[in-house]
Amino acid sequence: MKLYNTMTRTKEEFIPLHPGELRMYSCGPTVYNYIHIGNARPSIVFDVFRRYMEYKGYRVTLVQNFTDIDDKMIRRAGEEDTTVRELGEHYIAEYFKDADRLGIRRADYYPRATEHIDDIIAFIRVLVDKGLAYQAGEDVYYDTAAFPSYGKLSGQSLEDLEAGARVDINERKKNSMDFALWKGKKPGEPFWESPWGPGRPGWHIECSVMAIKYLGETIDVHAGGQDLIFPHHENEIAQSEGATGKPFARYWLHNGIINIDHQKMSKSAGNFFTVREICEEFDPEVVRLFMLSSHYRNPINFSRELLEQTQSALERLYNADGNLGYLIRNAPEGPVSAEDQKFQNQLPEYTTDFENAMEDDINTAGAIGVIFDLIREINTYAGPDRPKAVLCAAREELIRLTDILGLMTKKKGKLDGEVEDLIRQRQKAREDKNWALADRIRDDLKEQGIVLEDTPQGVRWKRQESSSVNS
RNA sequence: GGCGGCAUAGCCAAGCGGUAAGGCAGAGGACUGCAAAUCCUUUAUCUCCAGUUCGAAUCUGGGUGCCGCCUCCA
Repeated sequence: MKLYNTMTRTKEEFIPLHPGELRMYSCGPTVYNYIHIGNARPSIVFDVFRRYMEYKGYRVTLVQNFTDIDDKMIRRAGEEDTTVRELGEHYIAEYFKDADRLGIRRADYYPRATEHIDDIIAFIRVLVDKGLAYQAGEDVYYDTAAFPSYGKLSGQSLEDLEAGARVDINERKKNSMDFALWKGKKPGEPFWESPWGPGRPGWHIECSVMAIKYLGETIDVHAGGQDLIFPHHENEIAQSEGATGKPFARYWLHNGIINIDHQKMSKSAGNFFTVREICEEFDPEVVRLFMLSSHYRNPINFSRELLEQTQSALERLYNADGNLGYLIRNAPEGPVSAEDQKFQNQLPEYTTDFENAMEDDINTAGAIGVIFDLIREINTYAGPDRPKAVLCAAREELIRLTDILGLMTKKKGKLDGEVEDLIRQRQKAREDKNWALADRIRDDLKEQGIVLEDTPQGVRWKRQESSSVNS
C-alpha cells in the first residue's frame, strides 16, 4: 500500500508500527452546526481507506474527535440561547445522523475535548515542565521557538511564518507563532479549574492528548483536510513530539478541499451546502460516489450538475446488479460451458486491478473505472441462458468491489400487493395487444416511482428512488 | 512576500517514460409493440514555450491561468 505522506511529500510504502494493525486518527468537526459536504469528504474518503485496509486484513482502530469547546461553540451557544454542552450534544447527534446516511462506518472512539480536561491539563503540565510551554497571565502558550523542528509538516520556517502572519500581535506571547494550550476564563464562558487558573483548553491540544491516549505515542496515520496542515497539525506535532520525544504520526494524509464556483467552501465563508440539504435532493450514495470519483488529494468543485452526472453513473451500477439479480433468479442450474468458464476465470482480474488502483495512494477514481469495466463485461456476458453458478460468481465479484467503496448497499424494496396486481393487469393487456391500457398502467406506476422494463423473460421492475431491482 | 497544489474531449475524471481508463452528455446502429435496460460503433495528441530522451500527458527549466495554506475552517 502506497500512501502520499504530507510530511515527506512523497508516496511511501505503508508499514504499520505494529504488524497487521492500523491505528488512525482523523480530525473531526467542531460541533456547532450541521456538517457540510466539505466535512463529508474526509469522512467518506478515510472510511473507504479503513474499509480497504480491513479488507486487506488489517486490524484497524479509528479515532475521530469532536471539538466541543472553542470560540465558535461559545458564540453559537450564545446565539442559540443554549449551553455549550447542549449545543455539542445536539450537533453530535446530528452528525451521526448525517454520517450514517452517508454510509460512514462508526469509528472505534469518538473522544470529546470536554471529556478529557484532566488528561489535557496533565499533558500541558508536561510541556510546561519540559520548558516547551509558558504561562502568560491566565493563559498558557506553546513556545514554538523551543521546538526546533517547528514547521516541518507545512514546510515553513518560523521566520517565514512570522513574516506572513496576519494575526494581531498578542502582547503576552513571546513569539507571534506561539499558540494557546490553555485559555484563561473570560466572563460568561465555560471553564475548568487548572494549575494556571480557571479556563479552557486551546484547540490543538485535544487532538494530541486524545490521539495518544487512545492510539499510543506514535500512531500510524493521522488524517484530515488540507486546510488543517497549518496550523493545526503542525501544532499537534509540536505538542505531541515535544511531550513524548517520539514521532507522532508515521503517515500524514490530507484530503483536498471542496470548492463552490472555484472558491473554497467553508462554514465561515458561508458558501456551503449541508449534507442534509443535499441529501434531500440526492441519494446519499450519489454524494459518496461523487467524492470517490476523483482522487482524494485533488480539489473538487461542487455543483448540482455534477451530482446529476454522478446520479446517472450510480444508476448504471444499480442496473447492472439489478439485471444480474433478475437473471440469477430465473437462471438454469445447467452445465457450465467452456465459454462460461472462460468468463468466470477472468473475474478475479478485476479484483487485482481494483486492488492495484487502491494500493496506489487510494486511487478510488481508478478503482471505480475498474468496476465499470467489470460491469460492461458482465452486461455483455449476462443472458437468460447463462448458468446460475457463473452469474452468481459475477455478482459476488461486483459486490465485493462495491462493498469496499461502500456503494450499492441499499436494501431491496418489497412489492406491495397492489402494485403486483397492476403489473399482472398490464401483462394481460399486453397479451391482448391493448397497448393503450398497458402504457397507462406503466405510466401510472412510474408516477409512483415504479419503473417497468419488459424483457424476453418477463417484466422486470425497479424503484426509481433506490434503483434497486425486484422481479 | 513565504509554502504548496492544479491545468487531460461538451462536462467530470484516471494516467507516474512507450505512443490517451472510466462515467455523464451527444450521434449512429442492434434489440423492442412503444419504452426502459443492455450491447456495438463514434467524439482528445493532453495550458503554452524550450530542453532531456530512440520515444513525454508523464522528466527538467521557464511562461500563463486558477486554487489552497500562512487567522477559525474538513
